[in-house]
Amino acid sequence: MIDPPSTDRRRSTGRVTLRDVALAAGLSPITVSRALRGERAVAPALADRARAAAQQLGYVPDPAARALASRHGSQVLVLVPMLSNAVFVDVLEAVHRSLFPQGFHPLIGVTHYDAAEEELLLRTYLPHRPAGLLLTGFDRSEAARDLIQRSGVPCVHLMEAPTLPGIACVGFSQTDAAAVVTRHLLDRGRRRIAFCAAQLDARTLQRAEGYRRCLQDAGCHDPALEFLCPERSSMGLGARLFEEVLARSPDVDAIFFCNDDLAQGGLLAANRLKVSVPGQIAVAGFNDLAGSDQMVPPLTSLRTPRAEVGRAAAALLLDMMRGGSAHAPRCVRLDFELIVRGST
Amino acid sequence: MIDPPSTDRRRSTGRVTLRDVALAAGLSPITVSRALRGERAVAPALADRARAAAQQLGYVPDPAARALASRHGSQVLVLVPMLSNAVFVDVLEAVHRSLFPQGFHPLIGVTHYDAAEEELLLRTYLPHRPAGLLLTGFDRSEAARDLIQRSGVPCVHLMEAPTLPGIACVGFSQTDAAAVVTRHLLDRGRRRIAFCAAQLDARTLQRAEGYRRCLQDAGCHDPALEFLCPERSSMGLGARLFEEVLARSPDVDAIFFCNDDLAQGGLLAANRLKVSVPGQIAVAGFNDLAGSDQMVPPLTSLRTPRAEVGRAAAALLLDMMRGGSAHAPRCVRLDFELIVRGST
DNA sequence: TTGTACGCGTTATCAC
DNA sequence: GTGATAACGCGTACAA
Repeated sequence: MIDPPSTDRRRSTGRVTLRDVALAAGLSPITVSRALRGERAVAPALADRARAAAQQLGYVPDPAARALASRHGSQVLVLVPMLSNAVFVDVLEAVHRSLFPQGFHPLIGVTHYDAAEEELLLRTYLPHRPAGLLLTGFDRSEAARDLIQRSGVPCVHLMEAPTLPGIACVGFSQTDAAAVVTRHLLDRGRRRIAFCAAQLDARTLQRAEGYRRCLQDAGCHDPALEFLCPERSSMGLGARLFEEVLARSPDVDAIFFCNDDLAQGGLLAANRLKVSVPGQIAVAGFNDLAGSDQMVPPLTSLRTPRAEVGRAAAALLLDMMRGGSAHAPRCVRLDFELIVRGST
Repeated sequence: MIDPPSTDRRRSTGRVTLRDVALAAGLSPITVSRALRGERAVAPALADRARAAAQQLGYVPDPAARALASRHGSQVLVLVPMLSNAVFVDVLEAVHRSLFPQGFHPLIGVTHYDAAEEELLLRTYLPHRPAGLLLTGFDRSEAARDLIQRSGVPCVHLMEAPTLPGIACVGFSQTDAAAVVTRHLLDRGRRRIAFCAAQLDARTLQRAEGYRRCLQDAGCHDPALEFLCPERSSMGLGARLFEEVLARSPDVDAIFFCNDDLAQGGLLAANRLKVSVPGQIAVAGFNDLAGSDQMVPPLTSLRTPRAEVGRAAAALLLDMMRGGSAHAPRCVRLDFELIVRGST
């Protein structure tokens, strides 16, 4: 009857550790660690032995221990404004697809377009030592910027594409994109073009700016035709805005909705009111969301490169996470595409 | 000039640690730890001193160290099939709202309705020592079940509500819900009622079952009117299904779509084809998603308690995570509500 | 190239 | 009720 010595204070979780693998392989733990992480400077033969033993014992590295010992963990904090906006779901999907196979795990946070919430999320998750940061846009609190800066965690900004020195971003020009839509309506012979927007976040306002400039250049901008509404975007709101535009400016011959959900709602309102589209009023949306091609008539929209944004941002971040500061932050500006359909 | 001794191999990250707080407060680290976690058995006076010092120094606990030293971390792994399905976005939102203020952090994983993907996610994230698990439904691989079981992590299942001993779940009866919709169509005098479904995951099939039983009970079930399609759900597919139903069974007088996106697509197809709804064909959906109230005519649908599911599941999980095995797993069955609108 | 020694920041265990 | 000690599992630093 050999009792374990009372000095045995182990509180092992029972899981297989690096030490177990090392023992089995007749190597030191550190060598196994190096081998398993694919570090150079390990003799192929030893590396094989290490891998074999790990495989055999079903060894799985402990992320917590890893995060504690090294400077950071495997998670990449991804902050988006809202999951009910399909745009960000597409971005997240692409981010996951790029990051996960490389051993990085997206940690999704939702800010609800609220700087204070974003700051709280950063305050909460930065201590988790994420390996990287993926943030939407540039519109955040000073404190948040500070937290990010001082954390030293590599960070890529999504959805916009200004050229800022020392800052990494992947996106497109919201302003130019909106101008393209507006230009299209002008090309269709429309002159009384209304702009309807909700949410009024930074990117929405950039779109408003694109619309405005384009019409000013054409000499037919009328501030009375801008309908900016701080409520959150929805089909219901789109319908209400459509009716409001009609009531306030009966001579309007086109409406540019800043997002497809609004536009779809607008189109349905037109159906209800028996307003002919595009006969009386042309309707254009933005983002080319699901269902826009099914509307009656099908909705003209601007397809934004969401998946590409996610992919490119992940690639850029991977570079930065691995290359240390070697890889300078870049700014990637992607293209978009106008999808012309029956509504214009 | 006092150089640090060369034996000082510290590689501190510069962050404020428990030791720093303890030093400042004139206490031992463990006492500070206990105080900050609100453990009993700490003299109020000391606890105050500890909190004050922590506050002063801006101490933030390190989740990695915490996860390593204790049995698990602060994250709760939440696995949902798809973010493009608004249902799960609502669930996630409610889960976050309930968990986050309690110091638990949702870690979102997307399975794409794929058992293998779910298994991979579990294999990847379980080693992160999540404090709890929130999984969608019961339809998973044997290996996944095993991983969950052996991890010992408290787990609550979402969206369904079978009574299984020793298993926790929060949901509603998909079968009953679908039967309610079908019953409604019968009550409206319809007899040739088609059922259109996509995705064909477990819950969709449960809805099909509810539809079937209800019609069988009424003596007017016709297997030829079940249109089950494995593709993923979308408005476009709903439109195609609508046309297919019309082509194959021109005498159909109602269609029950298993999800609102399909139903919305169906309604738009009806518009295009000038098929009168509900004159010729009544249309009902499921889930009461955004926009269904905006359709022309507005879509009758069944409002499912997504937010409540998220809330209740989080509450139940919190119980389990805190109470240890004291709190027995329960099964919470929630109500749903039929929303009757113009389409029926 | 490999291994030794130790630190990462916290909590569990046990003695006082 | 409080604190010393060790352990959690791994990676960094440096020596050999």
